[in-house]
Amino acid sequence: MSQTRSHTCGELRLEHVGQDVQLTGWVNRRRDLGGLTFIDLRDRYGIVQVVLDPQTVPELHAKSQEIRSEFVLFVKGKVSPRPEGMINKERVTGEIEVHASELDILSKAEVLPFTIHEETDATEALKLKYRYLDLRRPHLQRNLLLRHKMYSVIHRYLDQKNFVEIETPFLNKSTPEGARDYLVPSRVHPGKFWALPQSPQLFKQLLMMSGMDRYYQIARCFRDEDLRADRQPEFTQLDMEMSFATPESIFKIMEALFADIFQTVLDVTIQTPFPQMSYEEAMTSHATDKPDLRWDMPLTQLSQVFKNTSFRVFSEALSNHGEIRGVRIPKGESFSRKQIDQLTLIAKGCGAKGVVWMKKSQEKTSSSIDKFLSPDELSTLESLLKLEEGDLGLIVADQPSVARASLEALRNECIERLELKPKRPFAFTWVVDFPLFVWDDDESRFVSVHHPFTQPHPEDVSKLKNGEDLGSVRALAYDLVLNGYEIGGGSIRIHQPEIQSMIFQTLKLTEEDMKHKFGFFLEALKYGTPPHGGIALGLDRVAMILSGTQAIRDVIAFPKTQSALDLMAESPSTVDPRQLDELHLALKKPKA
RNA sequence: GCGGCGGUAGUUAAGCUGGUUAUAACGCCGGCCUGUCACGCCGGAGGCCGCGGGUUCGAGUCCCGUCCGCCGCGCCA
Repeated sequence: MSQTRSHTCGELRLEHVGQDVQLTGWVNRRRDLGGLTFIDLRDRYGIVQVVLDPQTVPELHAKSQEIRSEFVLFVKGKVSPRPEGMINKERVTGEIEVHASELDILSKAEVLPFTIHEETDATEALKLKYRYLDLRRPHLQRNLLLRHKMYSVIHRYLDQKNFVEIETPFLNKSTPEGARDYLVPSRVHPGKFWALPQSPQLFKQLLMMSGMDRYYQIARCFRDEDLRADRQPEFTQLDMEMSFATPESIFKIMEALFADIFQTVLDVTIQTPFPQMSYEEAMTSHATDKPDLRWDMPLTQLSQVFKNTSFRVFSEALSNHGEIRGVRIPKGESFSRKQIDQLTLIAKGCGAKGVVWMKKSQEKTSSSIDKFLSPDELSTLESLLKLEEGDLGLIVADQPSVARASLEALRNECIERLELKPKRPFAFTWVVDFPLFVWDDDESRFVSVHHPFTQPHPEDVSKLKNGEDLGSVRALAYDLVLNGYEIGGGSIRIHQPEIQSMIFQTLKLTEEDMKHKFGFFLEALKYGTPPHGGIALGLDRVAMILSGTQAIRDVIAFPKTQSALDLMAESPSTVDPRQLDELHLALKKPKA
């Protein structure tokens, strides 16, 4: 008789009563009452209670004395209803239990470094060292499952839309533009290196030139930059590209894809189409190109109002290249003087020198700077902040980065204190009309905001031709933002060699230089390139938001730490000198 | 590269301005217990106070360095 399972630990219900079942799983807990022993058997489907009764199965009960947490067991037994009053309503299998008639220990376990059940409070480092144990916890299993569901929707949906899944190489040519590459030395070609892809950008465009028309890939990408809570050095993106695409056609496909994902994975219906916001508006109203629109609490730009103000704090901030911004706190009027002082401390923690407040109550609007501002200034302020009765306005004047960080901290604190419910749990927005170039002081030239293959906005091509006001040239580029996270970005690409040359000239990149870096690609452009465009979605971040977690680690099976280490495998590691030799590499002597 | 916070039994934490034998909870081990489900009760074991230096009669505690974790800045076309 083979010890295979007939059921999983999560599926037994009252309807199975009377059946003989075979179960396998881990010991979640053993409760030994002396004369009677209970074992909670766990697998990824759930937990079921197994009963060992010395009256009926004395030898099994004796054997069970040896059982400890996380042993792997095989149990054969009969499903029985639980006695009156013994039903566990917390558990879906709580109305039944399995009375064991056979029991085998398939595998023993040493005492674990931390417990699997409940929300274990082991430190991050310990959990990462024993990631395989952490992954036994239902919480992480749920996240991985949810991620899997998202993938299956993507494959199904894009297949229906005629997209073709095509793999592109991991070993690529290094392009020093943009993020740092992970390099792989070539053994057969001394002194030469491969680079792991930062994204399959050029390949997907080449596939359009090949006539594949609609491409997608769930692609692993690598960037050798420092990590954040939402950033890993290797990450997964849904990479896609379409021939004859317009931004609108891409938006439509993405919106329907997200509607499908949220419906299937979370059973949540999201509103489409997504709202759009220009880059300029995002920066003015929200001080960021990835605004969190779950609350209607923008970080409004107020500098204009105070151009000629006599209030020294504001005028000095402005003359020091600072800015004045404010945020509306709904229902914030109830804050006491003391509470506002506490908020001020938070802003000071972010580097702000102070916080100006403004309250709108039934009778009047008052502020901490009534006597310094003209009635005109005060009423403009009130209307720009869109203060409603009962609201509080908080204003910070400082360097842009300080003003933004302070107000963001204030807003988050107030959301928490006032328990402000989000207007919408999932706030998508397209950010459009990004600038094509940004001035780089270090290199004293314009550099691409997105990448040098981005199509300029048709209305701005003349500026490009005349080389005037290049900072204001817009790109046909867009980001998809969800709840303050940039979850995707893309563009319409250049398909005309003349425009491509013009861009290179503007970027002060010589044809020769470009030939060396992207020669094959520029050549390909010449042989009949369809207009095309695409987008890449950061699937780890999407999975993170779907899971309701703030850490990207929680949706990746084997993540790296913030210093890009794998604590479990202890990598990266040193290698055998012979390996280095084969690769024609020598290590630098460490500095003394 | 930089800033903030943290590192003390297996685990999570407490340990105030330096001073007897470094606490607690959970876990672990042993005993008792037939309806538990975070079982209960009794008893016990368990410490390189991250690592290396220094100050001091004396350091978990103060100083310097270093490693690791988390959060952020720079960086991430």
